Amino acid sequence: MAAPDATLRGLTGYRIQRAAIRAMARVNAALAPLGLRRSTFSALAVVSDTPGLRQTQLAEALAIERPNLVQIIDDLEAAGLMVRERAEGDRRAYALLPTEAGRAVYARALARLQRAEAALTRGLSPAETQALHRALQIIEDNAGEETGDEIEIPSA
Amino acid sequence: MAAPDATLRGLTGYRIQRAAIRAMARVNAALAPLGLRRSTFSALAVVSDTPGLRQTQLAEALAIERPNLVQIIDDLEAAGLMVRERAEGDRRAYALLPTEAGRAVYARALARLQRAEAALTRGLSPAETQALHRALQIIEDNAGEETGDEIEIPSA
DNA sequence: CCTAACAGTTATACTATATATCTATATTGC
DNA sequence: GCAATATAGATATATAGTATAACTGTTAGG
Repeated sequence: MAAPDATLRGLTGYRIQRAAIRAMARVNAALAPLGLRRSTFSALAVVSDTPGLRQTQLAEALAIERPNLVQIIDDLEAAGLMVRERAEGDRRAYALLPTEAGRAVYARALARLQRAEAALTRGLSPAETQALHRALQIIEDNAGEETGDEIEIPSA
Repeated sequence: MAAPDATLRGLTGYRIQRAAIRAMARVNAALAPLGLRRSTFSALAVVSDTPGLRQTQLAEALAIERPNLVQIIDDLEAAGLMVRERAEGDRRAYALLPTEAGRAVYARALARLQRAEAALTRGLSPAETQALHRALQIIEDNAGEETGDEIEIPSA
C-alpha cells in the first residue's frame, strides 16, 4: 500500500520541509538547556566567530530580514551573551560583540549541536553528508535567484 | 575570506533550514495564484489521492498535529475545494473528500509545483535528486526517533 | 545645502508548530 | 449492561519565525 502522501514525496520541497521541521525540533531541544534556540544560537555563533560585525552584516550572513534581527539581539543582550557597541566612524551602526559568557555558551552549544548532528546524520557516510550539503546549497541558490515572482523554466 | 557563517555551514540542520526557507518561499509563490499555500496544497493533495481518509489519518500522513489541521481543512472547505462528510460507522469522524473544483485546482497546482521543482533542482542530476531525497528521509527518521528529550550518541 | 541611501527600529500581519483541555462517541473489560 | 478508557475532532493558547511598510537619525554624493 503506497503512503497517502506518495505524490508529495516526489517533491523536493516537501522532503526538505519535513526534514527541516523534525531536525529543528531536535536542534532546539539540544539548545534549550543553554537558554538558546536556533535563531539566537546562529546569531551568537556568527558574532563569536566574527566579532565587531554590524547588524546589517549579521542579517545578511544569516539570510534574515533586518527588523527580525532586533529581537534576537535583544534576547542575547538580555541574557548577557552579546553587547551592542556604537561603531567607530558611523554613529548609525553598532558593532556586535560576544561577552565572555557568550563565548563560553557558544562553545558548549556548538559541542551539543555537533553531537545532535551526528545523531541526525547517522546512516549517512561523510561523502553523502557532503553531497547533501552541496545539493542544499544549490537549491538555496536556485530558490534565491531573482526571477520576478515565480521561477521561470527555460524552454526545453 | 570565509563566510561569516562558515562554522554554521558545517551543520546539516543549518543547511536544511536555509534551503527550506528559500524553497518554501518559491513553493508558496507558485501556489498563491491558485489561492493555495504549502499546507493547504499538501492537504488537498493527500485527500485528492486518497479520498475518504479521516482527519487523524491526514494529520499522520502530513506529520502535523491534529489541532493544526482544523484551520487548514476549514480554509479548503471555505474555498470549495474539499468537504467533510460524516463517516459511516463512526459519528465522531469525518471522511474528507475533494470537490470537483478541488481536483481541478490540485491538478493545476501540482503542474505548477513540478515546474517550480525543476527550477529548484536545476544543476542536480536525477540521481543526485534521488540521493537528496533519501538523505532527507534518513534525517527525518533519525530526528523522529524517540530518545527522551535529546538524541543520544552511542559510545564510540 | 539638498537629495538619496543607509542602519537600526517599531509596528504589523501572516504562517506554522506545539501543547493542554474539552465534548461527543466508540471500545474494552469485567 | 455498565463503568472505565480511548478516540475524533475541536477550541484555546503560547511560541517562533518570516515578511513588509514606515519611521528616525545619520551618512554619502552631487
